[in-house]
Amino acid sequence: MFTQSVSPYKVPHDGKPHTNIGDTFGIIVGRASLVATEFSYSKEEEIYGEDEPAEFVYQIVRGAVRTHKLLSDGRRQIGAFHLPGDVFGLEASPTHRLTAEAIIDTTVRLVKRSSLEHAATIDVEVARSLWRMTAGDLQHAENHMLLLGRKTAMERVAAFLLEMDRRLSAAAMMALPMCRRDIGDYLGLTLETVSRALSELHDRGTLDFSGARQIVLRNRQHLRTMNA
Amino acid sequence: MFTQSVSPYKVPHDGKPHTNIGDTFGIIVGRASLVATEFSYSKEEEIYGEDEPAEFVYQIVRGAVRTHKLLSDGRRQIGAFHLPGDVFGLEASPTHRLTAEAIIDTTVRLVKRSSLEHAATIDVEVARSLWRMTAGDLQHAENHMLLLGRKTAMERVAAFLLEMDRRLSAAAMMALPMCRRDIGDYLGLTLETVSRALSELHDRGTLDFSGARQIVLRNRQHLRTMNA
DNA sequence: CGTCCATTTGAGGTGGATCAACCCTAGTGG
DNA sequence: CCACTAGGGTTGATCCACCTCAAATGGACG
Repeated sequence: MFTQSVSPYKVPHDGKPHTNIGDTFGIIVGRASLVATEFSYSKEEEIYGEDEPAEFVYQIVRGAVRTHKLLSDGRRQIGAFHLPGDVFGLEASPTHRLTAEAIIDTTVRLVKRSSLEHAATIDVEVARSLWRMTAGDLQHAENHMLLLGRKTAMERVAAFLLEMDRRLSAAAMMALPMCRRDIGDYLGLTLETVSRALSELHDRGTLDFSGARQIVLRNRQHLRTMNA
Repeated sequence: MFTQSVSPYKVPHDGKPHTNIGDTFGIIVGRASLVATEFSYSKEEEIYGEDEPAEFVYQIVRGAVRTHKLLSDGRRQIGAFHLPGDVFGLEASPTHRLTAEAIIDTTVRLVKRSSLEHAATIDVEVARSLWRMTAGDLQHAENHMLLLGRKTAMERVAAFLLEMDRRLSAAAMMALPMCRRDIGDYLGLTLETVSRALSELHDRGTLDFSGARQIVLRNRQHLRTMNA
């Protein structure tokens, strides 16, 4: 399951902050004096499976993770993409409800779920933070239900680009870690439809490519308009 | 906004239990000695709007409620249907993220959000319950994303029937409170497609009607098979 | 008994899926 | 350093599940 070195968690030494400014997870770990451990997964490796016991809670240090559900015939719905700083695998029930996989080589820090649960019984602020993180996931899911149930292919792709722009744009350039199939399975589309929508946005001058996964947005306002 | 009598909450005197056996909300209200008030809304009345301050948390005593998000052109996605015993309107953030409306005449009991928040800072068990309720909503949303993103029309309708069978079947008969348009907006379909799927299931002997909204399931196994 | 919606049913259109080449590029090994 | 290869991405042609538009039917309620 775990592939690389096990080492006690240390505060990043280079001062580089995580992408999400309010690092609730880090605060919790600090408050409750929990032991966080680093692990690494290689590209395409499964981190945990659906319905497996939820033993750990994870935060991404570097890399990218997708979580998904499968139908028996292989149809897949990706629930979320997780990027550096994001927490995933946090469950209030004893098992994971989606499968998590590393999209690219990924390092996480993790704490035992039982430690968090214990900390939450002692410190109400920890309990509140766990609730807020789950509520944040719920908000994302509610927005995504609207996208999946009611938006057109172009609106979905526009929403995806704006989400990724917000979450991972460094220096105006977006470096997508995931392939077209992953994007399609996130948006409820086929990879061909995603590709066609991106090509059309390129033709219209809304974005530029430098390699299929390096995207520069040229007209965010146009994307926002399409986002309905 | 509120239409009928205001009365202090009382434990049901007739011993009739709510449909959900583990009444977490009731337990919380009891533990924290909160004041719950009853209110009634008439059919189609709005209970709260998207982005409004989340002042109250609600539990349905009788009736049915839908929560939805709208796109600017009127496309609607219903996130959930709420039935007697269900809690809705619980937010960790200061505002409601969907609009809630009574589908039929509905009575709720409600408590102030601020009271719950306060109770959660005193009693860790209350805090844990709030988290669990939100996590339950998240689980429903994750399952619904799979439905909206990847299931066929027939699979969606089968899933809907099984969900409603589980949640409101009294004596083998399902009395749906919502119209075909609501079902469509919940399943990401048009009302005509919902109607056609139901007609096909009737033709195949999987279910019987006695009035468009009174449904008896004749072959649950068949529905489960379609649910993929 | 009549009116008004909700629902059903029919006919035709279409957005996105499917099937099928083809292309590009990063990685590999010579 | 370059040729080769494999996997990801693009593009084209066709199909079909579901949507749209339209009309008929039915049930609830005055």
